[in-house]
Amino acid sequence: MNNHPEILIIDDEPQIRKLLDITLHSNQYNVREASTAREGLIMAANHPPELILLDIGLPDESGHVVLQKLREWFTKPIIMLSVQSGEEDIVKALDNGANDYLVKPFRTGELLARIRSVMRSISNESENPIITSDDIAIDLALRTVKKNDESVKLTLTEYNLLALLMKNEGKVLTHQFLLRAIWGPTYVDQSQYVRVFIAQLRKKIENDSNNPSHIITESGIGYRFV
Amino acid sequence: MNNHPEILIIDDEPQIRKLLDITLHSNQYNVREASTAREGLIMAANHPPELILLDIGLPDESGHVVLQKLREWFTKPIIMLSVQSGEEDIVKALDNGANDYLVKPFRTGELLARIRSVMRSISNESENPIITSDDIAIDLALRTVKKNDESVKLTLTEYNLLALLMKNEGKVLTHQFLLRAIWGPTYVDQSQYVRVFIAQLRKKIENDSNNPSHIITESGIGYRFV
DNA sequence: AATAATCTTTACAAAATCTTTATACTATTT
DNA sequence: AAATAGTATAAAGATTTTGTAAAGATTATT
Repeated sequence: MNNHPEILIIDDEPQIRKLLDITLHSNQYNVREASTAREGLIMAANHPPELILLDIGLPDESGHVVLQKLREWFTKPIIMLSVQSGEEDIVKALDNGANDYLVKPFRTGELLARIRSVMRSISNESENPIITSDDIAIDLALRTVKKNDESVKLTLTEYNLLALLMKNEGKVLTHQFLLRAIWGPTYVDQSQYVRVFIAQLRKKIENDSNNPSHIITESGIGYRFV
Repeated sequence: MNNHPEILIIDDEPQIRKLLDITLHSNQYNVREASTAREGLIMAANHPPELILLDIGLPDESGHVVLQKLREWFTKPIIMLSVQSGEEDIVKALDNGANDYLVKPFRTGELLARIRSVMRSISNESENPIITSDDIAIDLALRTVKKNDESVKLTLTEYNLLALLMKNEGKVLTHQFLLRAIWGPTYVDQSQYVRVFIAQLRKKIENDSNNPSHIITESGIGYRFV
């Protein structure tokens, strides 16, 4: 178990995937790989990553189309990779919601820097990546959670759920929203997942989980962190 | 003047500034220009723009240093421009908080696309539509209701009903309208539902529910929020 | 390959909410 | 003023939603 951020690579060239796999792994990212547009879309939907590296020249469908389909629901960063350095391609990708565009062959140091930059700008809390609420504190950069200064061990899914709730403190997040963001759009009717993980989170961070003071149930709607 | 987003250019080359000025102006941006690090920092501080285009090769001080100084307080996007295409420069800039890095000479179309991309990812400013009426306030984004700054817990249907009434403050909403909007078109003859929930709402938000001051009955017609 | 950790699924209990009923009250009309 | 129509409210009953434990399945770690 580790809860490093997960990156999905959608690229058909095995040697590029290999290179990215090694580079990203050695920089504390978990990596998943897809070699076709179809496979990439399925993997993203079933297990949304923190960031997607998307090649434009895919065998079954253009990366531009994949980008558009992803952007119907996927809000986290997408960086395009392509051998095409034509302005038209770049402008199109950026205007369709890509966060950055790198021309192959790229330098791995630059890729890593652009990944960091784009992740930082999304979770915009560039100044303060720590959200504190009463006795609970979450460090979005280190991906750690503390309760009364004692570190709390959370699983990846528990962490993702808590982070999402705390980033939206005070706001009701619907079951649908939580499911789509954490499990992917194909899970939107699995409300039971949310219940199970909310219960586990409460056991770990609430003082009295029968009478929660942080994670509040809004019956018929969802949950709210206060 | 106008309310187009303002971009500050910090670059010592007059011909680049001229090019950027024309390009940006014709794309609905307001432009301010500085030709030195010193001037740029002063202009940014006196009149913070929506975005900064920052050259690395400035005469008085390196753009890297300017970037670091800006990032002590400036949270909006900064795009670096440079003739340097070395990886070290790019990584350094991105890790110091630049949102993007473009190598000169750049194509104006790509620059504009990157400006749009970077502004999009930053500007998720959530506007909170809050409706206030005397001692009652409803926050439609957070889905919360407060009475004299104390939060009031409402059920799903109670909340929907109150939100609808408050969105139409002063207007009489008929039973039919309320039933159709909240319960659906098949419930339009269940006026009793409305009465039950209006009574519950009054208990929760009126000071004297026997003498309601917010939810007013219009006998034979419906209800009105004042 | 074995073990541990985590996620998914199932089943049921508990709580919250909604619907219905009954009855008292108020406003409007005759 | 009496009759009628419309309204208010509590409370019981029905339904939906939520909480929890635990078994089974999958995935990661050793």
